[in-house]
Amino acid sequence: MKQALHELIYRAVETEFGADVAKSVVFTVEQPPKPEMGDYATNVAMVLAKQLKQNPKEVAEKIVDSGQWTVDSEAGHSIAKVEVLGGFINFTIKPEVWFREVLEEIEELAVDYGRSQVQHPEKIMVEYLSPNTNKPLHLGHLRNGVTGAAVINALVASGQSVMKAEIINDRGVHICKAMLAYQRWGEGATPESTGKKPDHFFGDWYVRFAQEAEKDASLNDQAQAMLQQWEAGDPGVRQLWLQVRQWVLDGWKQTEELLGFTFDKAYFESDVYQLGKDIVEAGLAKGVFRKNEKGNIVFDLPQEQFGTDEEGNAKVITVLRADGTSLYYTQDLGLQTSRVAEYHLDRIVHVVGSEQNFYFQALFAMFKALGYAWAEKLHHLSYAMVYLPEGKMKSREGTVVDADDLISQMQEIARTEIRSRTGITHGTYIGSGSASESEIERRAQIIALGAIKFYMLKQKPTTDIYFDPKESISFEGHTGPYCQYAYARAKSIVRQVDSGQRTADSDSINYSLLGDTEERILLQKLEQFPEVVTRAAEEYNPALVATHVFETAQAFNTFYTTHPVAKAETESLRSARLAMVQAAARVIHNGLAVLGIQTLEQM
RNA sequence: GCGCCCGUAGCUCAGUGGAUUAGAGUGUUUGGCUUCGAACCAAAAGGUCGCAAGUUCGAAUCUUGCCGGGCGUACCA
Repeated sequence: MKQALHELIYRAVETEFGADVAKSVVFTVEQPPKPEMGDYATNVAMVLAKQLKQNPKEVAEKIVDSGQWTVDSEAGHSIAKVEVLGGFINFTIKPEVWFREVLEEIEELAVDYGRSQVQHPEKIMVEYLSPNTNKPLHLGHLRNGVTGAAVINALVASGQSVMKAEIINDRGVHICKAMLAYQRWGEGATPESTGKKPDHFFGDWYVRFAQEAEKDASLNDQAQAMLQQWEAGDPGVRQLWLQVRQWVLDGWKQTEELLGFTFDKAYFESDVYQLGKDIVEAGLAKGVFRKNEKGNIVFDLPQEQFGTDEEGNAKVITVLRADGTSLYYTQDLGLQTSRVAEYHLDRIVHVVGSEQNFYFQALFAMFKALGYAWAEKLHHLSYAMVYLPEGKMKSREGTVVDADDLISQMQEIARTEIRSRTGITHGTYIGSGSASESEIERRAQIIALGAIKFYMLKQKPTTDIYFDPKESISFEGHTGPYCQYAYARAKSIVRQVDSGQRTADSDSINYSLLGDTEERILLQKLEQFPEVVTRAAEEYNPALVATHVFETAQAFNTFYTTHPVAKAETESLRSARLAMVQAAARVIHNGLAVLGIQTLEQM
């Protein structure tokens, strides 16, 4: 419809102002802010007025008077009203055309509504989560994982080909610290013998190390010594290292499965940290890098992008130490180039916290300087910090919110909430009153995860989140459960209608019975969904989808409280409204799916 | 010092491809469960869009300067 209108407007401009003007004007067709203004609005007169230096209102009237709206075309026939308001031209579409078009498309595409095709799909690697193997996942990982997973879903839905990767930081002194503490005081205990979740089991030794090191500073040196043994390939250290790494990986796996985080490829730093030296050498030969007075190989950051240091010189980054040992830059220079070569990637997206903005900008600048064509396509999806009341989270200091703990706390609250609703006697509520214990548990889990994920995704990634553990994540208002509830209500209505007389099939639905304000608002939301998903993928911003799903749920709630469905006055009205209900359920479901949130038929 | 991000209602945030009267949630006040499930709906109150200039017929949105907060600032990961 939007496309058809766009063409009609174009032709109107063409007849009124000539082909050259029409070609040069870039205008949009969008929904107006208030439903009573119409179903679509175009800013074409505004844009033209600026170009022609004329009054927008007069330009708008000229376009409207050109009479293109009655021409013999499908779009022309579907327009009920054209009017000028402000500088905008507003269109009202005949409901039997508009509602049919949107509702039938949703019905037909079902789970695929919201997916788009793209002319030339790109192969994109998205790297996300990327934790350290010395501790369990915490709130920060949750934001990372939930954001990464949602962006992946949006990219896939918008027609791209995505490869999911994580890089596991399994080497370094922090891991040796935890290993040392375990060796020292562990007395051979295992996750099995203690009954602890294995990543928590090992993470506790990391905390223990920090406590002991306060009293005995020499432990830090011992940890360094252990790292050297690891580097040298000491069999005892390596064996222990493999054991504890497996514990942590097994523990994460449980959490990741619960959250729906999956990966096509896992990179271990222990495997890749030696990469990149050849790239550095080649860069040195090309003059992109240079050797400084200490013998380090360095890169001068372009001043126009990075500014200067205190003395007004270009900022300098070391990419390889004089003794030939690697840095993170070395590793990434190697890892990214080998990934692109191996999988023929068009793009790599790194989901990493904003504290590493500088790092990635510098890294990308190096790839550009080295002349890689794909350097322009690298993207750092930077998300802001999660803060607690006492400030930034620090694992060492124990000021973290553990992911598993948070999930089980929320699940407990959800469980209590479900049980508290069993006493409802009015209406036809058939919720948890008849649900088994395992069913209650399943629902509590889906609701808890929905609440947590939506909470993380409702703000754009660049906004900091301040999380107060004393206040639980809400289930009311702008939340995941609100959207899940709207879906469950929709499904409940569908069940009510189905249990009565069979309704007419979609061919015989009389769409002209629809068109009230509440219905138009809802229909707009349903129609916009696919482009919202596309835009979320383009901008790497899942919050756009979260906002849209919420607004759809809101519009649906308003619709069904004002428009009885099962109890509609006539059979045909019931069928028409039921089509709205089913389409709304579809869009809410598909939207939540992009966010990685499941729906429930009953709550 | 330099780079990036942020500053919108009491609180948490949308809106930042200029465009119709700046929106939502929450909190406060009020109304609604014998009528498809109250995790809901309806209504009220609540805003110098950090400040100041500029561009524009028109700026929360673009430009510049300033103020306040955060993150970072090679030879850590």
